[in-house]
Amino acid sequence: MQDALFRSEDIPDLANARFALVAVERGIDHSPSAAQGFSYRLPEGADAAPGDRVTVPLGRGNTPTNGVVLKTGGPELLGDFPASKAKQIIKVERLGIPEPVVELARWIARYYVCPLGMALAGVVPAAVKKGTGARVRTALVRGPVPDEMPKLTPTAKRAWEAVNALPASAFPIEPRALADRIGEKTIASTNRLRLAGLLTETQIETVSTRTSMFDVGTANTSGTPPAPPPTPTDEQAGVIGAVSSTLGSFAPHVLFGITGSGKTEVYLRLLRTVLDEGGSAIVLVPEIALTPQTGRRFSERFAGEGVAVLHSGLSASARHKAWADARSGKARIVVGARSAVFAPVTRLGIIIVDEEHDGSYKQDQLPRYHARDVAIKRAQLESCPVVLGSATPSLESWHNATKADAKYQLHTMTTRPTGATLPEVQIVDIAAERKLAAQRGRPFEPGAVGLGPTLLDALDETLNDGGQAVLLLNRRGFAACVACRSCGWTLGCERCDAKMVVHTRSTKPGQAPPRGHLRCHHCHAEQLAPRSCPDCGSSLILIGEGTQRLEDDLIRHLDKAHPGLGEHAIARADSDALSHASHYFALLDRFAKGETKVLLGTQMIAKGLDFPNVRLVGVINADTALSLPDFRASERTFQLVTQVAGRAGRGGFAGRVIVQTFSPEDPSIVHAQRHDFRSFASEEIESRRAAGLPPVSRMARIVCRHVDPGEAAHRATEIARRLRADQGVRVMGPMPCPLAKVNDHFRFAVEIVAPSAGVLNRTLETLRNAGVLVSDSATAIDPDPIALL
DNA sequence: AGCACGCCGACT
DNA sequence: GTCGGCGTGCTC
Repeated sequence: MQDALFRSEDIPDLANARFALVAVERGIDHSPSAAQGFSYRLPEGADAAPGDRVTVPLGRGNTPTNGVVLKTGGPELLGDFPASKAKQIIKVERLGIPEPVVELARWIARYYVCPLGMALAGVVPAAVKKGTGARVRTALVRGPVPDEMPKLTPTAKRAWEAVNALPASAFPIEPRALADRIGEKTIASTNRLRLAGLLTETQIETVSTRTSMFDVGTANTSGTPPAPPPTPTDEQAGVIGAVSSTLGSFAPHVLFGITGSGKTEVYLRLLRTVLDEGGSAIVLVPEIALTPQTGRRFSERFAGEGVAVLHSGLSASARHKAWADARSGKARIVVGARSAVFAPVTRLGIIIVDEEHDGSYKQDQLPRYHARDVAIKRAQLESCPVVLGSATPSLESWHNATKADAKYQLHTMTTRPTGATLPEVQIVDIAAERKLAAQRGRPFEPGAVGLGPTLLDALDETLNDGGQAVLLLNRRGFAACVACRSCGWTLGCERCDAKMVVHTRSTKPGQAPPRGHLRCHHCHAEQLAPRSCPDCGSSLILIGEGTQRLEDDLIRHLDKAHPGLGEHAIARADSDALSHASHYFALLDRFAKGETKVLLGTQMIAKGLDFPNVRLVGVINADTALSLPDFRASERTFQLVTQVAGRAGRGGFAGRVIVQTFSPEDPSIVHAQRHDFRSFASEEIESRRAAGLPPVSRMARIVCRHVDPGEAAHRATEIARRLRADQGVRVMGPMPCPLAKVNDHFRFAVEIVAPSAGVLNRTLETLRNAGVLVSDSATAIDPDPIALL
């Protein structure tokens, strides 16, 4: 007799049990054609749907592991796996990832060669997984309706009528909120209705957060009433009309609009239409461009209509709340960086990708997705238009919109609504500046470029006129490296194939020069600068310059030439100075008020800033990106110069831009000077075509890393050999990466070039199914790579 | 990512 | 003999 041996709960009724197929958050790579997950038994009475997040026991230790439900069903779900071996789910969180987003994760797992569980893990913000800010509260629901209406006092009766007048969607509701809705001062009457059995208590999970001054999505922090929306120009109206006509179906649009042409107004109008039709929307913005100013523009226009702004300064609970609000439909517009493309909104009406060329849309960890491309896929899955906006479109998007059989619609905006013209851009040859500086008795420091005489004169003039200036130097730290004055020795990082970068706190004039504090930008090792050359004992000099050195230089100049501008006259914006988003926001605030006259920084100041009094933009050294061993060096340089130039002359004052460069003839710089994107793009695409490079072809990059260089090379060689067996793709390498060693790991790359994304993907998939290609800590597979270091 | 299994050398 | 080195492979 079984009953004598087992208690009934030990033998679950497996024939009638329900099961769920779960993709676990582990690097378990099933081939994309296989089941993609493990089956677990659902606890008795528990329910689950695809997209729900679950905790399951995994492995011999039954480690509790997060996962996502892919499918539910009876024992037939298991295939030939014995039902008795299926473990039971520990916990189910309902209202998980919407089904189209699960589908999107499937596509990511396939296209970016990563385990489905990892793709799904990247879709849910960490704050949501941890459940930060979630609280279980008591709430009230109506009913159950009693057979006989209980006797009520006149006040309670009035309250009951008011409760009944509320829509069903208002419930469950917390007692305090219900009292407010029916116009009662206290919860006394709702208590009475509960005791009379007309209302019943239930438990709901809510997410709450303390609002802070940086929660730009929730309030108008400036206190001034929002200005009425401007009337669109003919150009803007044309784009709005063309994109609107594709609402309800999948349609990619490239919006090429010069800096200051009013792209944001186009976005706002399109969002208005989508909201009015009951839809929701996602707006993607590069992380650094998500300032309070940007957030405010969206939340003011749609005040009270649910805008969730996900900027980097948000607390974990605020992130969780934004996600929950989007999931529940309370927030219908989500504005955020890369990962906002996964926002759990339903009835998606449009996706907007602003500054679509921006490299920060590509995630450099698993899953290595590009948010712009994911946005296009999501738009396709949810049948809505997607707008890719930029003043300097990526050559990928431009090619897709201009090639012979273009599937993307191209829209162009060539004027600034304010009537302002694009600023005049002056190219200055650094070699000539150096001579001029020496003649003036203010020679360049060895190894540094600094502000040449032309830029310095323009800065003086701008400051004397009461204007503001933006100075771009795309390099962090004080100096690029330390070098020996006589034998040429330089200090490299012990663990990396890179120089130690000199950092310091900026010093006030008169103080002793700082002793260099050296840092490796790759492994973050730190050490103090040696006092002399270890090889020959000579003294050391600092080579190259970063934002800190430029800041020192500027402080000295302003003290002499423009005394009395105040302690905030100069502000430095780079990731060393701004460890938290709030610092960056405060800095921009001082710049907006005019307290700060000169804003200097890395590329984080090149995008999106809109300050009317900026009359001068200076590029200290336009060549920093140009010399990198990357086929996109020219494209990046053009984008950077054009974008930063666009910060000038946005108000009533004519803007002036001065670009210092060692290569004044380089096409990327000459075309940027003329604001001529079209010529730059067509020339660059032709040279890429000639070289067989993207966007004309598609590329994937595989990097093998290992402490033993021979082993790294061996693994890369094996992968390259297998790839070469596949006809139809061009395989390059293995070759040592430009950064051959990082953190004591040697790196070898194999590059694959295919005529189309389809061919590239089939090749990768074949090798993946054969078990040759696995994404793990030693092998990075990067389809559509954006950086080749 | 754990965690066990297993195939080698050193030692109670 | 057996304890334990970590290399390899599996996890419903």
